[in-house]
This record gives sequence, C-alpha cells and structure tokens, in this order.
Amino acid sequence: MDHDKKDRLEGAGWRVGNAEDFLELSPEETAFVELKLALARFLRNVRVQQGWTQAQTAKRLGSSQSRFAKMEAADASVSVDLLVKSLLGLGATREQVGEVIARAA
Amino acid sequence: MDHDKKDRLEGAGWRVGNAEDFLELSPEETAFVELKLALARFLRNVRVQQGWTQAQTAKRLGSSQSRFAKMEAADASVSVDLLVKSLLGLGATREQVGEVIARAA
DNA sequence: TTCGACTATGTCGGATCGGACATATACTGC
DNA sequence: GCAGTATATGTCCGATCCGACATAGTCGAA
Repeated sequence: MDHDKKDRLEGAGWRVGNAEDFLELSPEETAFVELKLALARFLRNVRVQQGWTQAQTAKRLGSSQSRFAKMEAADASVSVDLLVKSLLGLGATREQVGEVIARAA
Repeated sequence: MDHDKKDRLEGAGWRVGNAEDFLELSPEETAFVELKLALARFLRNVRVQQGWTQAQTAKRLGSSQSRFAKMEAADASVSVDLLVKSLLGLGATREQVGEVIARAA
C-alpha cells in the first residue's frame, strides 16, 4: 500500500496494519501464516503459469475445485501438508518449496 | 553404508536401497517424506543443541513427550504442520525452516 | 442483459491428526 | 544385578482436515 492511500484511510478513522497487529498473533503464529500464504501464492503461480483452471488442476491432484480454491486462498481449513503435497504433485521440487518458504514475502 | 557391508547383505539375498525403492514410492511421495525427515532431524538438532530433554521441550510447546518423540521420528501420525509449528515455537525462523527443506539431505 | 466459464464460499460425513496415558526399551551410575 | 532418567511405541478419543456437493459471485463475449 502506498503512503497516500494509507494516509487517506487512517485519516478516515481506519487503522492500517498487518494480520499480526489486527489479530494480535504471536511472532511464531505470524511466521506460520506467512509461510502458508507464501505456499498458497506459489501454488497459484504454478497453476497460472501452466494456463490451467482450478478444476483441471484439482482433478490432476485427485481433489476438487472448491478445495483447490481454498488452497490458493490459504484457507484455515487447509494444512501445510496439503499445500506441499499439491506443489510436489504439480512438479515443484523440494528445493523450490524450501526457497519459497525461506524467501517469499 | 560401506560397500563391504552392502555386498555381504546382497550376497545373503538382501536388496539394499532407499525407502523409495523398497516401498515403491512415487517421486513426489519420496520428496515429501524426505522433507518430513529433514524437518524432524532439524527439530532434534535444535533440542539437543539447547541441552533439553524431549519432555522439557514438549512441555514448552504444550505437547507431550510421546508426541515429541514421534515428531523427531517423523512418525506417520505427525504432520508437517506440527513439525513447522514446533520449530517456530522453539525459536527457529521461517528462513531456517525453508533452508532445511530446500537443502537438507 | 443473458450466457458460459471460472472462481469463491458454506457445509457435511468420513478420514486423519494430536495430546494424553500406559508401557516398553535404552542407557548410565551404583 | 537394580534404580533412575531418557527415549520409543501402542492406543484412545476429541479435534481438525479433506473431498465432495451445492451455490454464490465475477468477468467477458455475443
């Protein structure tokens, strides 16, 4: 978010921050959700890169469109296990998964 | 395993290989178990490095000695979620977790 | 605007996971 | 040997997860 928008929102009575501030997460909880978000974004990248729909990709993985949508949304009902297994199932390597976890915003 | 021992075993009718060969895992299944094993080893390293027992460490994490033993053993009943949460709970960073996943044998 | 393709969200039943307890095994000093 | 400490293994049941279905929302083309 740019400073202009942030200032406008805060001027209007909003507080602008991240999930940690808003939900008062502990540092390790924050790290965990960031890790999940990074994997979810990577999963979407992989799919879009290949020009696939959620339904196609889900079928490939033996899952459903709705669950795959939740994976990409890093829904609370989605485990890191599922994200990692899905990425590996789509051809990502262990090295790539690790890199994404280590370095993604 | 050294070649001598391998030869002796194979001479006696054993096949010597890795989990992938023995259980006939697919490449992504193999990558997944290796990833879990890497996290489990790292968890043990962190604990031993601090000079803690399993019981002490488990208590810190709000878990039990028996479950922590299974974490370190990468037991089938242990999820990657639990391993990652435990590592973060013991002070490991997201970057370290990613590195371990990407680079550990 | 209506249609069609794609994505998002809510829910449910069966499957898996996790803390806890009991118990077994391993190792060390006596 | 035995006792004490640490780790490993088996099991149970409540909690969470996952595929599936239904349905709602989004977007672009005709």
